[in-house]
Amino acid sequence: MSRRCSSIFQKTGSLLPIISSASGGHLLSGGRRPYSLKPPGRSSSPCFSQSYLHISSLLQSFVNRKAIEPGKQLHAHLIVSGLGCDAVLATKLVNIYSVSHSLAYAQALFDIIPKGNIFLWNVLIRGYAWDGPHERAVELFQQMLDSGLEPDNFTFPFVLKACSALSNIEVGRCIHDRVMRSRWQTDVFVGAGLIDMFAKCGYVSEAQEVFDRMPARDAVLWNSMIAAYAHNAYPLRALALCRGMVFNSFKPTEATLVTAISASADASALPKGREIHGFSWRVGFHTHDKVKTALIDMYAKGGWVRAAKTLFDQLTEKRVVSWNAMISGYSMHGYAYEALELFERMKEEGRSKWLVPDHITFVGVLSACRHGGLLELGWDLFNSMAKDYSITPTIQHYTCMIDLLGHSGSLEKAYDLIGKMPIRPDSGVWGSLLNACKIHRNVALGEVALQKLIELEPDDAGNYVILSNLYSIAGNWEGATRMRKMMKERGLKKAIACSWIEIKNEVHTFVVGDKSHPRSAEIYAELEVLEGLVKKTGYVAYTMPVFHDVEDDEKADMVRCHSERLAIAFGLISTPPRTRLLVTKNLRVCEDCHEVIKLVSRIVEREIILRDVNRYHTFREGNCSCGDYW
DNA sequence: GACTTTCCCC
Repeated sequence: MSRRCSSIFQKTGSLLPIISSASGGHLLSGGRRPYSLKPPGRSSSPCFSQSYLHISSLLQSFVNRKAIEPGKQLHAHLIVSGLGCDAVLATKLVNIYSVSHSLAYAQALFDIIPKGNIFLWNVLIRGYAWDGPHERAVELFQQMLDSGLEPDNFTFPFVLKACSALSNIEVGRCIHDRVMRSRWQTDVFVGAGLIDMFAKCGYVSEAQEVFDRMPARDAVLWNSMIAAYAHNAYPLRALALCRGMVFNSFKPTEATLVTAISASADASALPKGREIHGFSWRVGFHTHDKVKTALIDMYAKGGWVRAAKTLFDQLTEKRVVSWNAMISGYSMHGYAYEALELFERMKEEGRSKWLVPDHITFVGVLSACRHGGLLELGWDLFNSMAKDYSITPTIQHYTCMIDLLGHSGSLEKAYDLIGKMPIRPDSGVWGSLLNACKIHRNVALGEVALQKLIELEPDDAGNYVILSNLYSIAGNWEGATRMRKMMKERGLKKAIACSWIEIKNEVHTFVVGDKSHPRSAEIYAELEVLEGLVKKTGYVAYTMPVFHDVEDDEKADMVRCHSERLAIAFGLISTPPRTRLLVTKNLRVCEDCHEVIKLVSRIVEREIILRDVNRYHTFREGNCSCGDYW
């Protein structure tokens, strides 16, 4: 059968117009209604009936194998034989097109066949939920309701996935209501879909309500709820839920571990992550590449790049995700050379394995260039994305480039690039420009950037502070005062800076001038000692009376008790000599602290890793891995 | 007939 098809239809690339224009209807013998072709001959010719069944099962095998080309050939054959619109066969064809990401074909065929079957709708909704445009999935769902069909336990998960992708809570809520009125409210697939939808829209408590209401749960449902917390910045609740899962006699799955590990990476709650790493050995998941990839990310984010690399080398199969995790791991630490070298290796090793860098790989390498100040290489990579890999740059890639150009002092070029962007620039883009303006003291462009930022996020105090500082640095006190006044009028307060450090499985948090820690007296004594030693090196504190963008230090002497210094001092007095310290800060590190920490690293002979909002700084022997470029 | 969760970027 298939051989005969292929001999008749060697080239089926132009099938689409045939489907959509005539659908083969004109090929049917005159007068017969195209849709009335029941599985023909079931009663008439046994031979025909047999071949009909054969075609049907052949189509099913194409679905399973996602065999689009044979599917197209058979479709063409069916059109010629007058079976192009047979409801059963056409539904299978729509399914083939849908699973093989050829939605244009699926839609064209869908449009001309009878639509009484829920399966047919589901398959097409699934196609749009997977490949987009996601709005189409929602539209189809609506059309389906309008046509009088009731959604089933497959329809809901599909359309909910589309809502998740769109972060469309309004539609999500409507669907939720409909589920509650249907008999599928206790279905675990529908439940998991609802949890995921609420979580991706940012409504964790509603996700939790869905979870609580489920009369019977399965592992996937638990995993969905764990992921809901993990993705909404509640890593500790995610981890607590993992324990709850085990407590309720559910065996953790690979997804449980992967989610839990990535939750630990976000909290930089490395001790928890290490526990889970140990746990993965006990349950036998440590050999799984996905678990390893999550661990690579976790260790890299926790400052243990070498541990991450060891795991990376152990992978049985390096997928794009694994390469990406390691490349970004290097990049965020400022190891631009290692990141780029790995990228070269990825391209080389990938050649024989169908492994191609994706848009995230490019975010990784471009931010490596950004942290390393490699302007020319950055441009080359940016240009090669579209040219050699057919990847359309996203806002993230543009942000990297604007940051890179801005940092290097090419402010006008950065501004030009913003103007040329085919995507609407967001606050990240303008924020990068504003920051670059501050570094290079460009007041005029800084004002432009702030104006845009105010339009986009009027309530973000940080932007006003940066411009205020820029004014101060440029000696424009009037401008600085105006910014402060503007903030006051709008009731905006700067974010409170805080830093935290983990000592012996416990996380200690400090804010500026913090005296609440039980060992506060010792911490301040240590700071004083350090200050004396730092001064001996000839260092003079940076006491320019600026309205600091990172902490509330209107009094210059407040700089000495910035949160990161308190955390470091505490780390020094609570750990044995030469122990590496890892401090995390919620904002950017200030110039003065950066300078002082470099000196401290030499004086106390310690490696100090400071993770700020943007990147990692590894201070060692008086230097920082960022090369003072951040 | 098919479906829900997980790792890489922001």
